[in-house]
Amino acid sequence: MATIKDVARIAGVSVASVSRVLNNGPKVSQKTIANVTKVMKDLNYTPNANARALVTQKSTTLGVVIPDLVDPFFASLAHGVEQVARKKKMQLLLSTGLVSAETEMQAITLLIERQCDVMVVHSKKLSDQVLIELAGKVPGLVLIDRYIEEIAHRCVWLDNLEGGKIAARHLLALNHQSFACISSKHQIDDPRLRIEGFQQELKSANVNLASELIEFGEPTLQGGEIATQNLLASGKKFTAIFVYNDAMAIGAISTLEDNGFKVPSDISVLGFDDVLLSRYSRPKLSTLNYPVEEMAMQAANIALELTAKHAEINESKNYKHIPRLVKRESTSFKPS
Amino acid sequence: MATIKDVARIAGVSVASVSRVLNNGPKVSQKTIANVTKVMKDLNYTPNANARALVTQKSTTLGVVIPDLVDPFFASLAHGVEQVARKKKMQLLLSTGLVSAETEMQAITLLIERQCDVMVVHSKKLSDQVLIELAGKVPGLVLIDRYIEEIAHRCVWLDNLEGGKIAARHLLALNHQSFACISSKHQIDDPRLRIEGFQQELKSANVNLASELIEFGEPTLQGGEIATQNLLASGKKFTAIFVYNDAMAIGAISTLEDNGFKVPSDISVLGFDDVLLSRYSRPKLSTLNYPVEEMAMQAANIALELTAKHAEINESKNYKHIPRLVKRESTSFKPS
DNA sequence: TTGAAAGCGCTACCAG
DNA sequence: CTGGTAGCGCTTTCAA
Repeated sequence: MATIKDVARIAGVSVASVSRVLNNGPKVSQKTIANVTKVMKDLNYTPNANARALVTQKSTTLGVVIPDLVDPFFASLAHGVEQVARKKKMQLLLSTGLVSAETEMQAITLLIERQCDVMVVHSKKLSDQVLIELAGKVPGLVLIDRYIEEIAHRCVWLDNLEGGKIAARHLLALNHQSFACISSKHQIDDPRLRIEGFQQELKSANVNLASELIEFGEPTLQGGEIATQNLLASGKKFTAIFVYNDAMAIGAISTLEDNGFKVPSDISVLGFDDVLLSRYSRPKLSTLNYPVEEMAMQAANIALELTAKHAEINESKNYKHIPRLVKRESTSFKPS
Repeated sequence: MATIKDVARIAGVSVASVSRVLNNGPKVSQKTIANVTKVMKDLNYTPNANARALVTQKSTTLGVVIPDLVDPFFASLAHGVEQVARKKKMQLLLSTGLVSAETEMQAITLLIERQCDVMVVHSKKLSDQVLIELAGKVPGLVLIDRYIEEIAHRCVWLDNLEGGKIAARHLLALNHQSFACISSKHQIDDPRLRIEGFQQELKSANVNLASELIEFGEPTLQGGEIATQNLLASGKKFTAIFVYNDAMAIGAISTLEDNGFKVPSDISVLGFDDVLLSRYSRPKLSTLNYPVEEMAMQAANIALELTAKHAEINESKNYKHIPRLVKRESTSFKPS
């Protein structure tokens, strides 16, 4: 690989000059520019980004920490970050494979070693305390899909509680009276809050949700199928189901129809997330839109601002997002 | 950020010693190790990966170049590469946003600047010639989903022609006689080859496929819907459709059912790719499995081997993959 | 077993 | 407008 020295030598100028044309530096003669540019092309010279980063003390990489790339939800998240990276001419550095607090920590450490000081992190396993410390060390760290009060101005999150309420209001407005829920068995806040919001709103309407009518399962197509079978087996009656996510909801619809129930005429099904899948299912899934991509973009922009020179950091800012109801075909009015 | 010098100074040793314990270097006393390790912890020291890369002349990053992250197909591809990256304790560097030959070139250049010498590239726009040159410059560059004879040992690709044949054989075996095709309007080889293989095999069975029965559209749900409407509007009869990809196939099913046709009893629909979607559709989609993830892992491993010290490069190797028929519910026997 | 020092490729400062 | 040069944080000889 040709280096800056090679270029300088062959062009008959100093490395300083080469560096100047490389960076569109001030005060370089047209002649030098032309000359050096030609030699760079001839030599097929590519500047060494590591060396540049070393001396300038700044990285041109934007880090993302997510559990997984195949989950379309996280793919959208990464995509959001990627879009702002491109706009800022930065490169995406991806850390995935998060299964434990330890691996989440590793992922972040790797980014730090690469001097990546701007990062969007999706962490579910690391404790609040650890994350707060980390935020202290890395000024450009922004959390997504998580809310920690002490660093609220660096959290971009979705109001899951409100999501549950919106779901309940929608179903209630459709005249439904008897409900079931399918939730995720994973020990994170999201499913708990969604159910809680759902129940709160039902209670306001004097409707009760028996705990036997809440099923827990893996947040996948199959998890939804199994949960629905259990619900059906219980013999309890219900005309609407609020489901933890779209994959489970599609599984639920599938099982329901296999058992002779029509969706939505017999039973309405409401999902959560609004991933690509929901537009492809039949009937098309009514769901709550989780604007991940948009949120990811916001998170990336905040991270960028945080590390900007003259950043005015407003600690009172709030980046809460409210899911939006997307009415498609899987929920409908229940005649009395 | 604490540097190696800080650690050395506070630990009362030379930077050389610190470096040695950092790299588990030979001949360091237990005492020094303990001492230095403690200071590193106290100072919250993190080595600078850029500086290391600069002096060792090797990167610990694995590059991936794909058009897009939200397309589940490419997400799987990235996921495959990511898995081998993790195994090798390397970091993923992602370049996306490919819409033209120019941006594809940019993406690759960015990786080179970062001294990333191992990369898996999915390029559709760059010419064979350019890619061959690039391969000459970057020893660890492997192409995926593309075949170029001159660098065949660095291409991991799918036999689309054979895929079309397999599709035809499957449908023929189910007793179908009259066919339609839905293809992608994009000017790349894949759709052309799939149709060609399909037609070749039909011809062997003395079945003709009228060109009016081949519709082209965007490779999306909607593209599939529109193409199917056109097919239906033509008034031509057919009992089976071979579709370019799963998204289009699901769109086709949707339109077919909206028009009173049952899938598969009236019309069989066969997709291509076997993305997540296909398992979630109703009826579940019969399709041809495109083992992207596996292929991506293979590509990454080849790239790694290519750059290994004592690599024995066998230029006669062939990395062709054959799609595998996945029989689900959208294709069925056609009674005579 | 340790330390001193050269230098990786580049930027940025200071002279001229 | 240009060149010389220090030094970014680290690894790696070479001597001690």
